[in-house]
Amino acid sequence: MMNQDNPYAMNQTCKVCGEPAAGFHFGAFTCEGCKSFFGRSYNNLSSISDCKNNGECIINKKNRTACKACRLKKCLMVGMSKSGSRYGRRSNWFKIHCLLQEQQQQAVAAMQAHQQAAGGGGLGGAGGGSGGSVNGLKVPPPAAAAAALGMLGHVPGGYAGLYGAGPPGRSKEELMMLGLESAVASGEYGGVVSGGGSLKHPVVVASPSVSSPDSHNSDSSVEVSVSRVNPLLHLGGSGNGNGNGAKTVSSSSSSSAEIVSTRASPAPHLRKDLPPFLPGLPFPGLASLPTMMAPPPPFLPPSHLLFSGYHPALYTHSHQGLLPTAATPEQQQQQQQAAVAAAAAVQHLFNSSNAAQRSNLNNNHIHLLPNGSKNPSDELTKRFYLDAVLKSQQQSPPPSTKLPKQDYSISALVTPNSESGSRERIRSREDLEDNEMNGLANKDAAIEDSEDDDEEDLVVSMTPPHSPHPPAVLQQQQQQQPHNQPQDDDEEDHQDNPIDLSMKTSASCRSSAASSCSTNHEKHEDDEEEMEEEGGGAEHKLTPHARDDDVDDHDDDDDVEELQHHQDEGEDKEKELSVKEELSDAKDIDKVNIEQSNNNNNNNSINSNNNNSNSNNNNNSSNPGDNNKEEASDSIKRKLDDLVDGTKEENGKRLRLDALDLTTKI
Amino acid sequence: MMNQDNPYAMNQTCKVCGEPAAGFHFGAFTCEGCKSFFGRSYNNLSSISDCKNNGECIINKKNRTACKACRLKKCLMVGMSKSGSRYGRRSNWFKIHCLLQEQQQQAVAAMQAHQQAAGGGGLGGAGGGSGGSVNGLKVPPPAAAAAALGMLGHVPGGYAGLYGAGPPGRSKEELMMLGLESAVASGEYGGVVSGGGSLKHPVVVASPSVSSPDSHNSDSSVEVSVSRVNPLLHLGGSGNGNGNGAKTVSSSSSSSAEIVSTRASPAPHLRKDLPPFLPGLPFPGLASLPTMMAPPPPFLPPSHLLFSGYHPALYTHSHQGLLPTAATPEQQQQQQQAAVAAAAAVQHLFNSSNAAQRSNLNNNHIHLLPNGSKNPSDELTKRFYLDAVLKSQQQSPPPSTKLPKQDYSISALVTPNSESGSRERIRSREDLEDNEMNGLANKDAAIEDSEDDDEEDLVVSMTPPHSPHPPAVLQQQQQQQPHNQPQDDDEEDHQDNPIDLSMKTSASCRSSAASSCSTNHEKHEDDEEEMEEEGGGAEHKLTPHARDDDVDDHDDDDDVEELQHHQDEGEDKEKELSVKEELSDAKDIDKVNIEQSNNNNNNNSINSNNNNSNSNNNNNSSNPGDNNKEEASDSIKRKLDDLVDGTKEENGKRLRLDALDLTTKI
DNA sequence: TAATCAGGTCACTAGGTCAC
DNA sequence: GTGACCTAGTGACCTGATTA
Ligand SMILES: [Zn+2]
Ligand SMILES: [Zn+2]
Ligand SMILES: [Zn+2]
Ligand SMILES: [Zn+2]
Repeated sequence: MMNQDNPYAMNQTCKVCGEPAAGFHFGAFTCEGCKSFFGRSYNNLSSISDCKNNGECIINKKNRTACKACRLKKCLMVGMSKSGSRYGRRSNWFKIHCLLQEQQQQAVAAMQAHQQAAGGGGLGGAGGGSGGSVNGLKVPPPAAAAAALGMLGHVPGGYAGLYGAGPPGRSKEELMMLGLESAVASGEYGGVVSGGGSLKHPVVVASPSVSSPDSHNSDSSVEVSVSRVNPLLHLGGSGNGNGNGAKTVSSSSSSSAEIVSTRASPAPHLRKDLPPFLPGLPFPGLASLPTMMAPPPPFLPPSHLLFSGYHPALYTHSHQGLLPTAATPEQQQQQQQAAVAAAAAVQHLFNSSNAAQRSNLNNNHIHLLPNGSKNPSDELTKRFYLDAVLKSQQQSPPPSTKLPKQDYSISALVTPNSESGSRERIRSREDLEDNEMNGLANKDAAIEDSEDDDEEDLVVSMTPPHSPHPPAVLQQQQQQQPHNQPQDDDEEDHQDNPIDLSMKTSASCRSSAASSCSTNHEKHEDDEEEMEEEGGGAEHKLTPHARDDDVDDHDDDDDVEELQHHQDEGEDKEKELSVKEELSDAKDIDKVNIEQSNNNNNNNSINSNNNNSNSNNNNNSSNPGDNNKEEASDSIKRKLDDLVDGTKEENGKRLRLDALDLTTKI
Repeated sequence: MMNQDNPYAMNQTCKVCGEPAAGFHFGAFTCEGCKSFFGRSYNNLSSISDCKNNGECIINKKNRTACKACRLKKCLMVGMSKSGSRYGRRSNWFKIHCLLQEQQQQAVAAMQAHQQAAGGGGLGGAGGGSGGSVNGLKVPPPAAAAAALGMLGHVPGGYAGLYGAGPPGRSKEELMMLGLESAVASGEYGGVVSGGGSLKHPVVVASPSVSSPDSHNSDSSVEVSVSRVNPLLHLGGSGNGNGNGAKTVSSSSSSSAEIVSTRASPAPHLRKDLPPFLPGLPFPGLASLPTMMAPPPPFLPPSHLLFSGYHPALYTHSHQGLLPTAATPEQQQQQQQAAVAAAAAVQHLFNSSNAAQRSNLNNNHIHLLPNGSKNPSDELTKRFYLDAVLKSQQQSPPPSTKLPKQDYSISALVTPNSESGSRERIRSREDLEDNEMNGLANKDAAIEDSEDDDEEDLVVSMTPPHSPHPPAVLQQQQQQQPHNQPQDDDEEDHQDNPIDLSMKTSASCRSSAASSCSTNHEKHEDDEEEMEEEGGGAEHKLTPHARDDDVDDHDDDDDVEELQHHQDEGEDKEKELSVKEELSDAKDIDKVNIEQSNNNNNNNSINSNNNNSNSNNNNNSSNPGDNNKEEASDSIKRKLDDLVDGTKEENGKRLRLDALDLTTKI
């Protein structure tokens, strides 16, 4: 369904609500509705009323319109950010990542079951394991690949968080805006969530898995988007209230409030688990990662495994905050702080937006990258990876080595963030990267460094797109897909063979390979999603994987990637490139922020207006709330329903029909 | 009558009372009164007094206010639930489906006469026959088309059931609330309830027919809502009492009581027939198709044929259930064929357009096709279907072949979904599909799995939007519609023609073509409904089917839908393309419709303005678009940002955006 | 050129209002 | 209490841009 439908979705499901994704929007795979919602809401926080359930609403298709606060939160958690967007085709890598992720997710899901408890740590292992089993790829088991991607390190939750959450580096800002942070934190989610598991599916967050591809970045980079939300999350806490209030003001306030509350809930998820810092971090997973990561070695390795790279946020955050520090606990704190800062920044944005400033900031950030010789390198790198992957797959041996790299120190990358603190950062991973790279160095460097290294390796692995064999998924696709050419395996092949990586492809992929693939995936996803919602998130480590980062990495997640990269870095270039992209993004971000600011204004106006008029209207937004009231009971009812649905839900779909479109119209 | 009135109703009648539906509310097509009633009652169960007639009151326009308990029960039976609501536009597919359904219904009606006894099986054949007569389409008789669509399998009732009943996955909750659960369970329905059948109309649920469009889902998928209530029902049982009681408490209780009784009725629908799977499947036809389809080539073809696609549910369901089972015989085949033809036709309409059009049309859309190799294939496929349809219609021969392709294999498509049971899946077909495929695995996997697979196949069929010639209806529309460009007739033309799918469109469609159609339909519907109420329902198994099964299953719904979708989806893409093209056209159409809309808009605006003025908004943006309004500011902001960024530029993207925006807005 | 997405447009519905 | 009417919001679809 979903996927297929949407060509561009690559079989992904909406990380937010679980519907079939229409594409990668604002840093995450989402459906049209969530895309629009996010776009609309980003600017009008004021329109969002507080959650009646303490921000604990689980978002799924059916109830996604029931609680805007939680929906938005979820959006942020999964890494959506204005900055995260990108245009144009996606690189094969990216696609591959997506595939892998899915696989991973699946695997993860499986794992989660096992792991759940485990939370972050185990992941890597599990991931691998699962991966293997799942895909059963030749080469390295797909799983492995997946694992490589992000999975490893990531915990499911983390995963989610990362990707989901972090994907794109959404901006903390955003999070902050929302107040999500907490949420984010929760996002962390998974961690917590899953851990907390209050929710249904630990997995839940699963979605994250989906998210994985962060790709925000352009293909090239896989960006990890480390930045991700996390930071925000942190921020969120503090930030929220403020931020929101600021701009939107009243409504905002409320919004803020809501958000906050929302967060809370989220937080709860996560939070619970998380302690302070981490705590801050939304994602437990992340947190965990970090935390886990914290330890020097552990850290990185995992990371890269994680692919974490992927998670810029984490990284970022970590970096910023943590890194500098030592990482560890403190780190975390730091991170948190950083995050906070970021959040604050974000909020600003929101609020304020300093926009200009920010913009500038960003710009700056970006600039950095540019240069980058890297770019080239990045690309090369990518190819290496890809090739490696291909080879590996074919050959099987993982390419870990390939990456030569460098390192670019993630730290650098990371560091930058802080800057961002700003929200901007987010914008892009790129920025981050740049920043990080540049800046960064600072903080995290240390920490990360070590990690990075690992990561790099990991990355390499990850990268792997190669996986010698395409990951199961890929393979499947390939197999199934007619399109594919014969693969050469090698690098080139990749391309060639190309499986159809086309995102959309539903056709191809779906149709052909995809289908199968998708199928599998989807299944997972769904499950996951559900899971996610519930909480599962954490585990999704996979996501992390993939996210591949590597692939994508570059870009995106750059951060993450970077981190990973660092090494890669050498890759940096590439990264840079990606970064650049990111930067671009960043701009966006800025803009975004700005927008927000603006929006807020607007919104306000609007709302106001509306309100005025309708008074009723006001309600509108609020309405929902109102409804809620009644609904309270209703809510209860809903909940029930949901539960029911839960199962049901699916129902979902129901009808959807829509889709089609026939367009009809004409 | 009914339908026409309400633009958004798409000729549907209120499933609860038989009046012309005002739109799809809370999971079913209902009139304003029933919508409001349900909304009010949902929260205040206490306000509902017990039925004096043991819950056996038959609800119709005249007496609908006489017994709240029975009215509410009926609402639940027809699948209304808070969770069942959907927002936004209906996908073209959906619209198409509606059209087809109508035709089918008509056909069905005819057939029923014949078949009645037959129940599910015969349909196909009959359908065709009737169809022909009804529309008298060139190509395949409309009826055929209808048949093709869902008819085949579907029985009228079934039809309803599918949609109606299952529609959206209402929520179990609701059911539960009502006490329906049982019903739900029955939902499962059919099975039980009917068995229990204490209730009134077995048929009752008839409404289902209406429901059909489930659309809940987003457009994309048609989701069939499989999930539907049923699941709930299950739950319900236990749940109900509790649940209901819980909230509403006293009243609830009573309500429950009533409800319960009610349930009985519903269940009957589906369930009965459906056994789990197939049985479940409402539509025999579909089932058949799928089944038939199943075979490789067939597969696709059918799908498109299906187009019936429309019913994803069917497909899905069938597949799952039925297909596996066996098709019957010929009928199925026939049906399929017919369906196919119909579908084709329809698609035609829509699509029709093939190529050229598409290309053009869509350009955008088209893109896909364009090249695509892969995609292309998909697209192609879709187009093929479409074209086929068109041709078929025109030519009559179904295009089965067309699809070359691929196949995308439905399976592929389909497969995926399962996922999760998730409700989500639905999202769309795709989602569903994916999910199913994947997900499924999980839950249902077992059960569903089989189904899923089937579904996929089915899906394919579904897709079909292609139907060569647009179904009668479509054609009509086209004809009537001025907008259309000259068609080329064939495919291309079709697109152009875009039929207006707009629900409301009453305007276009209705007014023109629609009317006729609608009229007919309505007629049918009315009849049917009545029938249903009385009891006829049982047979309607169809309903059950669909919904059923899949639906129910949790996800099912989704699944179902998905299933259908799947295919569709797959197709969708193409379809989309075509559609898009069409859409474009459609747009026009829409626009036309729009007028209507405008009205609305105007109103709104006005209102708004009045209110506050939103007007303000307008200002903002300048935006033309309403949306814009707010955004306007945003855009501005963005622009600013950009400026700021200056650097940003890089971002390009954004910039662009901005630029764009600016431009645009500006 | 193809793929892919931000954004905009507008069909369409939940919910609120208020005359009956 | 009912249901026609209105509006905010949702999301399907399209447009145009960006990137590979
Ligand atoms: Zn969504
Ligand atoms: Zn909430
Ligand atoms: Zn009614
Ligand atoms: Zn009664």
